Amino acid sequence: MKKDCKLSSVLHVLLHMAHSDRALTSEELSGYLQTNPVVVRRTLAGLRALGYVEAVKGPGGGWTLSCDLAKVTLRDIYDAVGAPGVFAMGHREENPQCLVEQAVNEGLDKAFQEAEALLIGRLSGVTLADLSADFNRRYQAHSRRKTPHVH
Amino acid sequence: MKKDCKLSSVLHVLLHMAHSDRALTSEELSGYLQTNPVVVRRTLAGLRALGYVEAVKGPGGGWTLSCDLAKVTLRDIYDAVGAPGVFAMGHREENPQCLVEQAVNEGLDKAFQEAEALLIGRLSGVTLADLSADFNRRYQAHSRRKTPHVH
DNA sequence: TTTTCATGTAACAAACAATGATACATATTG
DNA sequence: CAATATGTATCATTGTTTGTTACATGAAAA
Repeated sequence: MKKDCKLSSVLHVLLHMAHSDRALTSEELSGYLQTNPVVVRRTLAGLRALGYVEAVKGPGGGWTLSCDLAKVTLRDIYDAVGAPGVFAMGHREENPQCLVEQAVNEGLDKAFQEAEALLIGRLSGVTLADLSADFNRRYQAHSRRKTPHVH
Repeated sequence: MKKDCKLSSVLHVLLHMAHSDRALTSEELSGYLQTNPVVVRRTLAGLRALGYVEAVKGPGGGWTLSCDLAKVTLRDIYDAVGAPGVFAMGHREENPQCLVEQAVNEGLDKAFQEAEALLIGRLSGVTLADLSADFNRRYQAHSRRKTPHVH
């Protein structure tokens, strides 16, 4: 798997949950992500704390959605996974004494802040329901050609 | 130092070179970045290959700029340092079989691509000369208040 | 020409972060 | 009480980045 795909991974399992009529175990979800059940629990722990998903223990237990897909945006999930730094590159220092570095930081900051704002804005405009609908379209197009096969 | 600050680091040393009337050694430059001379050479090697800087060996040698500050943009330098992935997060897979993941990827891609395009556009609009001018303003404002002190 | 200073680069070490794995406690079902 | 599943701490593994050492090369100056 590639680096730092938490947002992508979380969305992935959320959609799987959205299209399941029963709770899915960490074991099953980890299969979708080709990872480890514990990693799934760790990753979803934050979303649970925020009320986006629920986990129930014991036989028949597992993870289910507990939010309205139409009301949750990608930005919400982005925040929920810890709003990791958007950019791969950053500053050397936040408040440098060196005037040269101050000039560099200011020059870069403008560009990066604008780009981040745009990104957040776009993420705010897409709901989980949108993704779900997109999946449905793909699924139907796919079924027409071949035998259904999600994974 | 923070992670992946190559762009920031490179701009920093380029500006120092711009405001120096002699060649600066890797040793000196590494002092500005609080790092190791070898790291500086490694980092600047790419810029040298592209003709933005020159290095001369031997006594009195070191690094000098060999480009027109007004004609080189931050985007050029960004490309020169390897155009690293802009974003800290990415996809799990580029061409997933899983329809759910396809839907997720498409949803995220739009937002990320737009943000990247904006960022590149902004970087293209700022030249090294702009940064240099910004430094000069800071330097003069600073001199008015205190005794000059760059580092 | 020999010494000195500087880059060029390979090879290796250290530090760090992300991920994976193990172990065990807890809760729930039947 | 047995089976199943999450919760979580702890430790191992992996990979990337950064730092270090070592040595070759080239240029200037004595």
